[in-house]
Amino acid sequence: MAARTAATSSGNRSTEPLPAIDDIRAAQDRFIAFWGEMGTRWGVQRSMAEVHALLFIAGEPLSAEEIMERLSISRGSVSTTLRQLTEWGLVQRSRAKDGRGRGERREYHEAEQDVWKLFYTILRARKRREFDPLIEELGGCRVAQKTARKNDRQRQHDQKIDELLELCRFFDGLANTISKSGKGIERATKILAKLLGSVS
Amino acid sequence: MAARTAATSSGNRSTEPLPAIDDIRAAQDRFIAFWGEMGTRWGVQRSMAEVHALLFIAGEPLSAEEIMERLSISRGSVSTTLRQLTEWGLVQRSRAKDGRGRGERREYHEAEQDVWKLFYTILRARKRREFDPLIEELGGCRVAQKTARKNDRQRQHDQKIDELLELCRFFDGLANTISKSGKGIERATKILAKLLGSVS
DNA sequence: CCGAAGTTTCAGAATCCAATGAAACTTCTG
DNA sequence: CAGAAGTTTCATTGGATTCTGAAACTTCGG
Repeated sequence: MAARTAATSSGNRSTEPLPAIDDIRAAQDRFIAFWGEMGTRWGVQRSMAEVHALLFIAGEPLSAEEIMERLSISRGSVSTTLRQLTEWGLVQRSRAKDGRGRGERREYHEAEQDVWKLFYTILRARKRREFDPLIEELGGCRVAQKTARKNDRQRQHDQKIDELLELCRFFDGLANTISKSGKGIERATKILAKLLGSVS
Repeated sequence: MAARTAATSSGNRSTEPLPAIDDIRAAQDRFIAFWGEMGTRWGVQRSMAEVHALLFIAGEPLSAEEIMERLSISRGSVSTTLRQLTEWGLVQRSRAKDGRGRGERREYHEAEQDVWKLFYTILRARKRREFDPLIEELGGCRVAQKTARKNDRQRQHDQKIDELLELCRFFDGLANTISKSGKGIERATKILAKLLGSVS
């Protein structure tokens, strides 16, 4: 929305004939809207997803103000959102960039561009939020200690909880293994795929 | 809440000394509350997660009314929720059960008890909702056809989209492979884990 | 075919959650 | 060190979403 002269946020200084800046903006907008929509389904606030989408697709550092105007969301939102994205490791502050920002002290924000890192970061964040609590709290849903004497119904109950716990622990271990395989997530996962192909 | 004589919903007919029915109810309540809480983080309505939790942990078919009273949620909620759970394949209608329900035509609802199936069903549902759209719509976020002539910025843009698409397709393929390995999800995943262990 | 028991629907109420934006705060430049 | 530019915070607002519950509908036994 916030219609602005397209050139401002591109930093193009007669680099190209800039015939199709609007095409790019349109495509960016589509991507931003789509990513924002997906965000809501992924349990991420729309505005946060949008800011990330913008930074990712722009591929260059932007200031809070530029983000604010481009997405027409409030200062507060942008600030909160940027902090969170930074905490997640998806966005980095990057002072000065390109020709601009000489005398400025404005802070710029730049999104991780490696899609594998992006994917992995998201996965880790979701695991922390949606999975780890399972392991942490499920135990408290048992009737009694493992060793205690129980009647049939109690045993049944605890068995179900234990089955869930076992399942969770298994996937937790799997996730940890993958995450420990360092930068080789991609490699590991591809090997994994190959293996699966041969199993089926 | 909705305090009711504990015996009613258990169908126990002098089977056991029933000394600790309340313990079980308490544990069930903990589990239900917890599962409901997790549900909200998983993008599932609290009441839906609670109904599922109850049916799962109870391990026996319950009628809509029993669910309603036990969880003290409204008729409408229970109905909607059961329908959805049934669509997802997590709950089955099961007419009559045990000694009761002879002359009745009340419908009973029973939750899938196999935790692996449970897990897999959830995963599939989430994939449909959170992942498949990515592959479907991401292409529309490109600037132009792959073959079209582009300037640098356009090429950059489309390359990012394509990288995302590739990543998504990869995981989609992975998921499909796993899902096609029939009932052997558990087996496949465990093999996979072993493999990863040896890779790291 | 009638009455009873159960289920579903849907408009409105209540709740929850994210976005706003002005004010407070921080940090840099001159 | 003062002033300016930028960033963060937080009470309030607004929007969206879920839950309710009475009424309509369906199905079964007699």
